[in-house]
Amino acid sequence: MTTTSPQGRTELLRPDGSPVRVLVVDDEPSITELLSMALRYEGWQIRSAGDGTGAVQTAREFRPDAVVLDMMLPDMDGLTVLGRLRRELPDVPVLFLTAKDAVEDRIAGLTAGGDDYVTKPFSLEEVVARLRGLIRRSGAADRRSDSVLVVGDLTLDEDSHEVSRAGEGIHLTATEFELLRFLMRNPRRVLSKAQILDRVWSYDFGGQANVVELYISYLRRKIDAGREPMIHTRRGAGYLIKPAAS
Amino acid sequence: MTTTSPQGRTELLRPDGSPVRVLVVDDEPSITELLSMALRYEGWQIRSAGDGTGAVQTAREFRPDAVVLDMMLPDMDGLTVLGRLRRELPDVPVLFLTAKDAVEDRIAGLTAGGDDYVTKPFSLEEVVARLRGLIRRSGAADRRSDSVLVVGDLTLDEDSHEVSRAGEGIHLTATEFELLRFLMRNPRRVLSKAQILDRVWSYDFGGQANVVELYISYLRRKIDAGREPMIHTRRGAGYLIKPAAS
DNA sequence: CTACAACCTGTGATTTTCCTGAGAAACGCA
DNA sequence: TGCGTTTCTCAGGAAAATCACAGGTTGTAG
Repeated sequence: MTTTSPQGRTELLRPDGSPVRVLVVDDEPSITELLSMALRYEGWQIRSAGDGTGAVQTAREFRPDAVVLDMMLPDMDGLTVLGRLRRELPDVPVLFLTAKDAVEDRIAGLTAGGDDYVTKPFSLEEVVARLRGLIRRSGAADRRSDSVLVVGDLTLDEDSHEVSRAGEGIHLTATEFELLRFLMRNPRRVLSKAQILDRVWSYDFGGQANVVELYISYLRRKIDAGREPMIHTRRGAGYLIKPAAS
Repeated sequence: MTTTSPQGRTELLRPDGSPVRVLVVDDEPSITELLSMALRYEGWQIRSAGDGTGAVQTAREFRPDAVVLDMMLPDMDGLTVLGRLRRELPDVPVLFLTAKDAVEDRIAGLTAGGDDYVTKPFSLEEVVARLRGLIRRSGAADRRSDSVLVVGDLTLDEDSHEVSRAGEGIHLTATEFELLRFLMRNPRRVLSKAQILDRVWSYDFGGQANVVELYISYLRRKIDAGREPMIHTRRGAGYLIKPAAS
């Protein structure tokens, strides 16, 4: 089931209307903090654990709809944790967190069962998007929820990564796509450059804050070119997207 | 009976609409785990057993529509297990798992009865495809479900392994065929290189991830050569296939 | 009206990602 | 066993994406 919050955000709900529950497992408190805040902001209920033992215990009583699991835990191997989690919750989808270079060599089968992974350092939008996808496909959320965002005559498909305005297909790069997704998930709402940087770029991004301006510029060229603009600047506050009409 | 899931995937169902039931028997927990995950993702109901005794017991009460059976079990010979299974479930199709160098004459004899086998290490796509075939032919699922995948003017027959585009036959190697099948079972959906590797290559593949790029390249040469391309790269995300039209 | 801050965007360097040719190794089959 | 086919590694090159920098433009406070 999906519902639309007063701010215009669309959020996932379980079939009975209660909020989605997510368990976050990582040994670095800064990471669990970061993720917990971001996921709570989605309207989800979050619990966290710092090791495998805690993860299995918490899973048993919390019964989450999805798990975010760091592959590198102090007390046990990632796959061992996975096995024990599966014994408790056979159908729960898992989003693995893994180091960039670890994904190259050894861990096969991460996506075999419909699970997914992101590499550290990740962007919050990426984690949220993948979690939404996992939850949607697992059937924990209502099936009517689909993967297409619509604002005015602009549509963005999270599965096929296709974007079109007024029926015309538009090619976006990965970063442009994530930025647009973030804007479209918060239509008519002003998002500050800091917010955008925090959500769309990886948490360790150390560059200049004006990349946001740059990418807004790119997006405008592709989305608004020769049309009624949908992306607007609120000087001193940030940016927002809204249907061209109003 | 077949139905189309929210993801656009087509899944097998029994005539009464309930999910297909599959029993997985292997003594290595990592194998039963991997298979259970992958088969559950097909929308099937899975039980697993680690030895012959457990297999027969579980079969008795679970009454699966198909069985995946490792021929090398700790407590009894594969043929013995098969015999006892047959006593419980005379008509259930069995997919044998066997080591590559195992005596294939015995297996060959067994598969005459409509059963099938794959050698370890297998790819998940291969197991799923063969299971689908077995279930379809056994009549446990609706017969109308056929074995031909179609995307645009491209068709792939899972039974005869024939592929053609715009009526013109195309010869593919085994790996190319499995890759194309995976793409075609998920049309218009971006599949990451990791996903492709996990499903199409054997679970013990330890090589470079760029084999995927290589085989995509091979496929393009055969499928898209001189035509409107159907296989598309989403840089930084993966690949997808879709009809040439859109 | 002016001056400043905020924002926009062209240019190009750097990095990342992807494609594909060549050849080695493994495989299948006669 | 020998030969053709298939699979895969390696590496060079092409293409695309990302980002810093800097000069230009616009909005706004005073």
